[in-house]
Amino acid sequence: MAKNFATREENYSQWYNDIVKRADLAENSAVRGCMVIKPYGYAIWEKMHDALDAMFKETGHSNAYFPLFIPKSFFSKEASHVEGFAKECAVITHYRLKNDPDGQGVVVDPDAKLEEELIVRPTSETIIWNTYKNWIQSYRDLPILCNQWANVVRWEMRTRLFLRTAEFLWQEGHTAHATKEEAMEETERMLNVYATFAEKYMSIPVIKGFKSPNERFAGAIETLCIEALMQDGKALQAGTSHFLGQNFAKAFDVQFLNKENQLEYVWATSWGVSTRLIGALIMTHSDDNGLVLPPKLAPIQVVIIPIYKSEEQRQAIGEKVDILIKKLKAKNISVKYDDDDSKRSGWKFNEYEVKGVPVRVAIGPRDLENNQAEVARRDTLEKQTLSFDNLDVEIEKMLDDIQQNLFNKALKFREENTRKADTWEEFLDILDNQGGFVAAHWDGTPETEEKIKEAAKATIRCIPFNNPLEEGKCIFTGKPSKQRVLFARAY
RNA sequence: CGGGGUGUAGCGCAGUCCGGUUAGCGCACCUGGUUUGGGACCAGGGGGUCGAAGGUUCGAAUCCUUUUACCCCGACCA
Repeated sequence: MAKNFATREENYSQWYNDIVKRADLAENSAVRGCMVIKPYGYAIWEKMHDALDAMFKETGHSNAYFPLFIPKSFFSKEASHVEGFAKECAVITHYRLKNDPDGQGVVVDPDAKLEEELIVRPTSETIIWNTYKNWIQSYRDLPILCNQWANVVRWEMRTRLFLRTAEFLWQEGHTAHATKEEAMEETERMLNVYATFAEKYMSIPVIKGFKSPNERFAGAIETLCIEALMQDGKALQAGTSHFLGQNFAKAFDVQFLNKENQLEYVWATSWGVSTRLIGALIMTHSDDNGLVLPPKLAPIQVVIIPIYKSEEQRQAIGEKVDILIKKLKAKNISVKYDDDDSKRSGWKFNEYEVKGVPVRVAIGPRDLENNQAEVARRDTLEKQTLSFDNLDVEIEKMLDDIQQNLFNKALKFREENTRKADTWEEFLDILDNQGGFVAAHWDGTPETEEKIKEAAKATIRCIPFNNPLEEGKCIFTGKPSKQRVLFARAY
């Protein structure tokens, strides 16, 4: 947990940007609102990609790829969907440039206007359901369980690296089912995949729940989500899984013949997570020394730094280290030996700390003599001297321990920052002075939710699964309520 | 789109109010040397149309006009 984060809230975004920059993860690009993901940042995304992709395949999904461009007419077939995304779409109107007849450079060729504008996908439901229509005739064609790894564009007014960029990378799963029950099971299954990924790989505890109608995905009947709490006390939606009912099937006329030879509309789900998860990773674990990565997502899990004065020492260390590297690799631990002579060891210590490498091993002449090494862990910044002989075993244990420790710390933080509020004053006081999740009664109406959002800048993050029922009064209207819901200010 | 702020070397900044030597500092970079267990030190060196355009002036980074880009805070949103 970042030290003194409470007093730093107003410049938390500065702190965040600083981590992104110092750890060399990403930078703003020449195109407003778009982000350049640098090699180290992308390496983290690749780790996420690989882990998620494996989980998708385990649950029976296949990858496919659909077009970047969506004809405008497709996009407007589902009314609430278009309403949700219309305000942030990039639109292609022309397909050709020409030399500027009046000067230098190029201009859009007015003769090359498209008959129908194309939308750069903000999400792919429409183009995919237009495609599924051709894939589905019979119940035997179902289910379709596809995922695509892609970029999407949402023309946001204000952007932040990883958390909200005009273009971002994500995966979007789109499934088609013969029955409502099956689709609902799928929606829940994939939310569980996300929750498992967040907790086991990212070491981020998440709350699984239902979105309120206001926060639901445009076009969904039900949106399930995982919500995480960041170190500055704001919530972050880390992933969503939508039960789309038959909305898109009806909009795109996707029907199948069931066993009784009757036509039925297909049931749908969609689910996605994005590069935003990297933002979650940063804001959950990092400290004032820089990024902190959970071992399972660290591109480099162990860095080995030699400390030497002479070339002989350097060689001797190199030979010793080779043994360790082989052992670690045999355990599938990614290890980097940094014997770059142009950097001093102290510089390297800082460099890898800022980049969040979980375990650092330093070996110098002193260690060679005693058959030992200095091992430092990033999460606690503790250093200890260990025997060289079973160092690989110790490191393996330490990596597991770091993975678990990060989760425990984040869970403790979330628990300490989840509070109940029974009055409006209490509600505001917690939001203003402490942050975090606030469990409070709500009368269940979208109108009240909207008013609370306006008055307190807080939204209902979710209605947790298995939420205990409890009689109470809405903190805003005083009307009766059957359960508390989780509010927070959010990213 | 509203409210603030900033554009000066690769990066971070000072200088601008009150115009005046050859535009400066830290980091980074290059050369040589000494160093190397937590971002080394010394010496020397390279790198700038001061965001852009126009104006005022003997003289503009500095004053005036216009313009543009980016950042932060809102509205929008994963």
